[in-house]
Amino acid sequence: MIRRAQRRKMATYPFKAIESKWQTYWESHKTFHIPVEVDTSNPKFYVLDMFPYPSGSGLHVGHPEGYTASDIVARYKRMRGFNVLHPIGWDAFGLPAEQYALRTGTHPRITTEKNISRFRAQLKSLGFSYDWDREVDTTDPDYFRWTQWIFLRLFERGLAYEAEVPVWWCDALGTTLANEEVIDGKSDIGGHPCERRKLRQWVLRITSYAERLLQGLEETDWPASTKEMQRNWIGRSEGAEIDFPIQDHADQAIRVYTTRPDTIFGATYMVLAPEHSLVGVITTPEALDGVTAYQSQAARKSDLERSELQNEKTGVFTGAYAQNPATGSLIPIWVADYVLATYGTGAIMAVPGQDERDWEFAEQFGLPIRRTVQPPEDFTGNAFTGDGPAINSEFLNGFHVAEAKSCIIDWLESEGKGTRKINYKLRDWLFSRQRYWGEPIPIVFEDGGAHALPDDALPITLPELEEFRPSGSPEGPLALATDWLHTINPATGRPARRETNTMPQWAGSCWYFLRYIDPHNTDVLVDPGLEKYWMPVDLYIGGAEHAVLHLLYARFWHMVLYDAGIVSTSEPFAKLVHQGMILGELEYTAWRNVNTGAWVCASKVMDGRERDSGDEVESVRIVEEVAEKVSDHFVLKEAPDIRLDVRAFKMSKSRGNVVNPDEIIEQYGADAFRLYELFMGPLEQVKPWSTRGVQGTFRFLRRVWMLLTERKIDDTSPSVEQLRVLHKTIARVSEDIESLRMNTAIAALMEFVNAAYKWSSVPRAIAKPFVLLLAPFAPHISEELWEQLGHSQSLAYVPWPESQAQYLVDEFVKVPVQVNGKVRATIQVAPDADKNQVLELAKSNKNVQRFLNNKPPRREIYVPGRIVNLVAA
RNA sequence: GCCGGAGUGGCGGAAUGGUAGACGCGCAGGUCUUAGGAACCUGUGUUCUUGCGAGCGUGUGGGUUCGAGUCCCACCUCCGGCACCA
Repeated sequence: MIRRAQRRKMATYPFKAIESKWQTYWESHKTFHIPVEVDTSNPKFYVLDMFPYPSGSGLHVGHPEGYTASDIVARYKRMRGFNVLHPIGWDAFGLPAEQYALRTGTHPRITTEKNISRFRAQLKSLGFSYDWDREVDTTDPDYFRWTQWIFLRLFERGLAYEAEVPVWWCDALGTTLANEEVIDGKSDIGGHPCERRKLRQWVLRITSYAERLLQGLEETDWPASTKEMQRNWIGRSEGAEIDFPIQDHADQAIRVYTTRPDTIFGATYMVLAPEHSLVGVITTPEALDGVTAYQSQAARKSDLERSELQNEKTGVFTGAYAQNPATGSLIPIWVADYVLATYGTGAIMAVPGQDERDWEFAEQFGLPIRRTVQPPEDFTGNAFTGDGPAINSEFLNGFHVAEAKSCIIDWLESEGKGTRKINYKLRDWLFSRQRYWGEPIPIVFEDGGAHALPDDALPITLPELEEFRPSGSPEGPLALATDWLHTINPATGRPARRETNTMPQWAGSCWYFLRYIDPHNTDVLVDPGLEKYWMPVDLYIGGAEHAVLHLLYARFWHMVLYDAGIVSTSEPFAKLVHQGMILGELEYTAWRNVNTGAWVCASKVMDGRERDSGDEVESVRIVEEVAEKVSDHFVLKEAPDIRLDVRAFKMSKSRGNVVNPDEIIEQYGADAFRLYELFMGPLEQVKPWSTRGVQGTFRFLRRVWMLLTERKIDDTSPSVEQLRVLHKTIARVSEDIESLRMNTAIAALMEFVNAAYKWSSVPRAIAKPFVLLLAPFAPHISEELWEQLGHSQSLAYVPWPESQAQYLVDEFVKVPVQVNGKVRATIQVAPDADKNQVLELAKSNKNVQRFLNNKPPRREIYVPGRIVNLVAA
């Protein structure tokens, strides 16, 4: 059955033959290759996709959404005369290939190559106009040579250092993981349990770029939400560091960081993080047992476990006291894990009156509370964190928060008790991984010291291994490659031991966009002249899941390269757009009581149970036809009091709602698929997939095909009306592509075809520009039609049609006539008609007169060509 | 809790403060056909009306305006991110 339908599709619109023909043509003619030595007097456009990790499961329909959008822009800009750089490559290091190697003994390189071939074939089957001669692969030694080279630049600038860092260690994976790779105490990949261990690690000093990473956002055209996420991640705050002298320890003070120095008169106790170095110094003998027990208990908890139990704050008194530098009074020093060792100084002055966490702690342990900001009269809460006049604060009394802050900081500074201080939440970047399938870090150890290898020793390639099992020690699998491990330090000529850590997957993606510019250069990372021409990336399209990490790390490396004089811009990505996630098809779900078999209203289902009876319920996927909408929700037609859940879910293997692009292309062709991916809705929006929707764009292409092949193309000169339709379409499509509104651009193309179907024939002078407009969206069918219209060359570089203003205005327009804001008639006038004539015509309409009660209106409004509004007397 | 974004037909969505629902899916009727799950044409927010036309309608309640999906205020719901960062 399906085959018969397919044959019919093929017969009327032979997309398979067309698509393979043109893919072959582009490949053999290198249509989209742009030479390294390019004519730099032309304007350039660099349109970049976030390169994929070539996973074993191939592309899903979410990938091609962003890729299609960028491809449309690339093809459009080429036709606009730009030199277009539109490359692709592979972010191919990573854990899955290594884990596969563990299970099967297959070398990660084999797996990676296989996956890349699959991805490459899939991307080619979609007809993307990448310059395949610029493909990069992060696992290629010719590529990671330069990743290592950048690491050496970081090292020599003091931005890469070793530290003993408490890190997440995952026994199952045999490696450490970054904070962001551990979710709820389990590894992001695989879901294995993880624990904290202190290990020697390479760390990148991203924090010294915190301020610039923050400031640089101002000059980028990025989604506001992404900038905001980066700002929050960097987490700049302004405040003060203040020293609190410790009783009986005259030589020691507790330094705290606070953003509210104005509340210091309300600091009634202090808290040290359990890991704080002074805990052991100040704790009194009587308190020692309790404090030690508390410390070891806290060490076993993860950050999450600490914060999960927010409501039950824990802590223990050290027996020691500090002196409040403002009031001079003695206040107790506690240890509590609600204070983080890793932020600020690891110690706080606790001001329960103005801080909810401190209030909670103070209440729990009976510590004094002293308000220093007057809350408003109607304030009913506990701690008051808003603005108000200072109270109980001696010389600060009466000042509002901002004033009080600067006043107290001036005082602290003049007394030598504190200083103004800016703090960031951003931490340095843990850069070590105890894995095999990553870039080796180009460092050797001799006499316990780390030494950079010289540039000419690069690339440091991975040794061949038979075993990929983690060594079980924090050293990782490379420690097992003894021949590789023991080497000579070229600087001294003496035996040395290689670094066995490798780089995290983020490393290769921090700079790949630079290598595309000059991919085969063996002398430098990128030729400076070419870099200056092509950078920055004009349009970067990729998922919002990279809003913080990849985009922050890449910006950091780029700023370092900028400081080192290697690149010419400090920000790499001028404009950034995130494609929205594509969900599975809309699902209609009914709920049924497992025990009784009766339907259960969705509003009564709680956590898999019926709310009233507590019985277990099961979900039943039902077809759309048996559902019905009643006011704002869906119910079963046969039982209107049974509400349904209707929504689309994220595609996942376990849910079984994954759509495979290969199957869609097989059935409808790449052009129809590309068109549907963007016709669904705005690029940046989350939207559900609908295979039936693909039929719509397929039908459209078939109509195009029949319009321009079966119907007669003739050489008559086009009518003014036909020219109007064409030029309006040109204007709409051009504007929509410029602003990435691909869905409405496609709608405009559809409207053109609908209009053209009403014509008896299509003049060649109309057909040609239309095919060019269609080309960025549906390149295969467009090339074929272009050839049939009598051209022997690809249309890829044919100039984009220009819209002519004279055809953008109609001779007559229909203008609605409102009375009191409601449409009562429509009149037909010339767009530039005289205002009074239009108003007279409007008022002469019978229906209008009826609603004006046959009296002259009190007010008359005419927006030329748009609307008449008459206000009745 | 905090910070973003979004709520429009049966569904995806469109709309410089100016006729709400373009375009597509679905549905209904028709044409052609041995056939239709193909193609083409017509219709399709909802209620009343034979028709002309009229009432209602963009999450809820207010407001600004000749005119509000669009601007302002308050609230509700959903999605995404962050979450003891002092």
